[in-house]
Amino acid sequence: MDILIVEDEPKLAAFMKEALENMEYSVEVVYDGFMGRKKALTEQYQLIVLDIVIPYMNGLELCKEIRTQNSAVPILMLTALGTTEDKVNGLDAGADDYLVKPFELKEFLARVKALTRRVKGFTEIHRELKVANLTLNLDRRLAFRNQQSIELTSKEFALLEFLLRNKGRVISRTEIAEKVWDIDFDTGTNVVDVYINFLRKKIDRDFEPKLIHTQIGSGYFLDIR
Amino acid sequence: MDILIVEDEPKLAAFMKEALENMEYSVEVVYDGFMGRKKALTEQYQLIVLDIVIPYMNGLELCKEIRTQNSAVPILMLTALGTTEDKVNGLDAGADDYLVKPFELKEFLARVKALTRRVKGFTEIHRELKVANLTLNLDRRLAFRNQQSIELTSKEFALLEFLLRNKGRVISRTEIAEKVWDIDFDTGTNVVDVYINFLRKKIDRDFEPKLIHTQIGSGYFLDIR
DNA sequence: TGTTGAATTGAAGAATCAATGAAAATCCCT
DNA sequence: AGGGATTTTCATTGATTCTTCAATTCAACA
Repeated sequence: MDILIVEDEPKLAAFMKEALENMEYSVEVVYDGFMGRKKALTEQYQLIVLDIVIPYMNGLELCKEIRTQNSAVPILMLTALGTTEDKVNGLDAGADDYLVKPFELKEFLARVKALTRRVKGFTEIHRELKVANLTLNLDRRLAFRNQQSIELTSKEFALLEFLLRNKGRVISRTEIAEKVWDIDFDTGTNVVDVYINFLRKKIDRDFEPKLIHTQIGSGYFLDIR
Repeated sequence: MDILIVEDEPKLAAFMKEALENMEYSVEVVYDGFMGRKKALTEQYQLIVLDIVIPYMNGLELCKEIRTQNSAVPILMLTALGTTEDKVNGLDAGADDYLVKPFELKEFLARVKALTRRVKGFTEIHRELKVANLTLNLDRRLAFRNQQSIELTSKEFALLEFLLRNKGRVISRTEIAEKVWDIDFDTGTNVVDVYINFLRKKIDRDFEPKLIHTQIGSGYFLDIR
């Protein structure tokens, strides 16, 4: 469970980080809006804790931006302001929950727990496919190996999605050609081989464990083996 | 695929039922908490659609009760309330997804599909053939003797599959040549013998009981003997 | 026990299959 | 229309698998 904290007060940030790490979350902290944006848009988290008042950028703006990138990651907003209006603004911007500083650790942890349980419960299952440390985010057409994002072209994405939905099963070139390329009869092409090769370069070459395997004479399959 | 709907508004219930039946689901509707509990706990469903506000009982309570009965059936919660807090409550109670009324049919169906796909993924039988402690996994094209996996080339796999599908029956070389190699007349080849030998080395040599047997003058058969 | 046909086995060449670099064709966005 | 990204084709190389053939072992039976 990876959590990103965007918070410019070092003491508070460290406090939250430690508390969360005691609960077995892995936590990354950044201290300003630029780094926050970069991290939030390129890496994958189960939760983002976002202070409204941060250097270089407004937390609300960042929140909106994350949402327009179509990411469904839960966002917990933090701020010193506490009026109803601010609350509404935060939730309007796409936040899932809102916490007013100063807050009690207990409440903070309870909310984090609720939001991450939700992720586990359905967001994850609905919107991504996983095998080992490989995750395919179906919303963003982005793959992840561990936390590192990997961009895919649309054919690469379609092929990887198909392999993931059939993980553990050997699939013939013919079936792949039919389901992913709509090639219904034998054209003597080897696109499938070539694209398997492309995918391997992107998601297997630099990582372990290898996930794409060849079954000589039969086809390919994706699994931990 | 059986779905249970617990919803007290007859019109909405009928609407959902019809839509789901058009998608080849079989649907049962009950209109209050007592019937819902009875059905949910005694019958087996692939999905339960559960309104929070129902007669005699709170949907959240029913949801929790289903979960404490240790049932892993996916639950889709319905409600008119839509704040984050209610959402969290629903998910805390053990729901897998949450839909706020009024909703669009399209979204409802999408979520149902996603939740039942998940079940299908778990339930889906992996196809295999077995004799004694030999298992042939047809999805992974892998043989097992006890728990130990044994890799096969595609001809070996085809031959073993054929033997397994005809276990206990003596099969002539001619028939094997026809069915596995598409050799329709006598070519004087002894590939069949050679491949029987390959298979023996892989699945019989180091294991007991022996499964591939020769019927001198007639052919081969596979069985415990 | 020796003979004979049948079955097993090792070895090696032939055939098939897969990986990959590079180039050509196509798509897509301005 | 231009130019970069993407998709597809093609040819080469290396590896695996398949098949054949001959030598050897085995089983049945006189």
